Amino acid sequence: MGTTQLETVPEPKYWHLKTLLGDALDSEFAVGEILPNERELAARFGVARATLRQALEQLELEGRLQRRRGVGTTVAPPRVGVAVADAGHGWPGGAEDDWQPVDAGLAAPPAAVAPLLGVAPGEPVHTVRRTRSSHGRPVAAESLYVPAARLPGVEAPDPASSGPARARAVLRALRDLPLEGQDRAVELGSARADEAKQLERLPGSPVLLVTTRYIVDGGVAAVAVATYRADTCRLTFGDADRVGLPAA
Amino acid sequence: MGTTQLETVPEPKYWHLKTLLGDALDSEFAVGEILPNERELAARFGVARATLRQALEQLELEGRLQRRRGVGTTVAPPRVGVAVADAGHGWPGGAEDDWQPVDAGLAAPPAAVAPLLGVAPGEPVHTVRRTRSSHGRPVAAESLYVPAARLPGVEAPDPASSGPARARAVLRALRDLPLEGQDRAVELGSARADEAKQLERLPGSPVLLVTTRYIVDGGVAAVAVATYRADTCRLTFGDADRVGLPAA
DNA sequence: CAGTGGTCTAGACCACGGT
DNA sequence: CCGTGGTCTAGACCACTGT
Repeated sequence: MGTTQLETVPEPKYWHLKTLLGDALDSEFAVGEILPNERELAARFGVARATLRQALEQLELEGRLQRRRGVGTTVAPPRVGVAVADAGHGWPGGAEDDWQPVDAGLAAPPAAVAPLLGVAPGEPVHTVRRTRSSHGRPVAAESLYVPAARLPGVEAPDPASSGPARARAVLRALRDLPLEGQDRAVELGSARADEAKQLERLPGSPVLLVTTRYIVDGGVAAVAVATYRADTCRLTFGDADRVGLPAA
Repeated sequence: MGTTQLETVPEPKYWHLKTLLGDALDSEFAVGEILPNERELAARFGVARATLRQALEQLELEGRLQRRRGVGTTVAPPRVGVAVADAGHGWPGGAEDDWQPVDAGLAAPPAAVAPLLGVAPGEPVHTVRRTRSSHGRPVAAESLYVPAARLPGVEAPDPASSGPARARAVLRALRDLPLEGQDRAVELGSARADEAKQLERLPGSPVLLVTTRYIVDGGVAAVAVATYRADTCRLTFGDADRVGLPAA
């Protein structure tokens, strides 16, 4: 006789909920549509609000939902592909570049960056901050670090000039260095308070951390740490266009 | 008179906790050491266990902690760098390859993969599963999809042969196709139940999803979807070794 | 078996966005 | 001002790991 399945593992409620909600998103909701609020959803599924929130959290992590305090929970559009490796593999700030310079300064780098640059922790480095937008929404914030010794032609930034102007001055000077190659690493992180603000997210929200090392003369001449919104971005690498394929 | 700072924004407790714990990890604990259990930590900081857990969750997300049910919370070693782009940019399964074939079959691909391959949703594709280890720990699980029509020399896998043998047969046949290029995308996801088991994690834990498209003859001949543990891995790309630098 | 982290509940109050 | 999601509490029970 047909025994029913063993049901060896009782699936957690929030996991089951996530499946139900995910299916509902596919079949009953349009992108941008606003879901019922959390209290009502929880009541409708017969669970505590905290349990429902656990399911929503996962769906948001996967880029299916977007939650905004004071507004509501909406169905997210598909993730946007953002090209990480520049076509020309050149210095940042080139012509075809959707980054926006914000400002620049001269200060000691974060403790995690100094060893990558091979400088003493207290040594001053130029720090350029930029942001990147896609479809009108901010997707990334970046800090670029260049030891002052690498850019002898650039003086300490003039506080009188505007932030973007200071940033552009450093990027311009960079372009004179002979870039030999670059090197990237991607890992998961969580947004610091300042980054979160730029990305229009809450502190601690998941981000993809892209660390780029720029190689000059066999050494690391600059390091960029870019913080991409993990919920809305898919980072793309490689040469699809070279063979005439649309981006993945 | 010196007014104290305005304290405009009351920092959430779990955020402050995370900072305290993070500092303690740096100064008072060694890698692998077991922390006090959650109930005691919560009591020690004077917060509810749920609040403490929120802080631990973030530290785990950042790869600083590792929690195992029935065991405890330990201080995690630094993330391991895993090279994602092969040196030769060749087909998978080459000589210098730390992937382990698991098994292979012939079935319809997942709904998300069929459009990437440009095949009808029901069309059978070879599916090769592999896992990757680093320092004796599993770091990734991968499914490689190749439309049956691309590999006319390969018959339906023989159920009598071992799983790894079936997988190697497909990988061997792949090597005869002239690979033109490849293309990658990285995004955040959460582990499905089967992947979680292979990665020794719980379902839903955060993973880095790497989608590779293999280009042959101007079209996509194969697609690989690899799932890397986000807590323990840093994905590396590029050519650091080409210029004689150690990996980031 | 005892002890760990994982799930779940039913409340409360807060910070923020729009009206 | 109201309604939203974000934070927090104080409990309870469950699933897993080791001994």
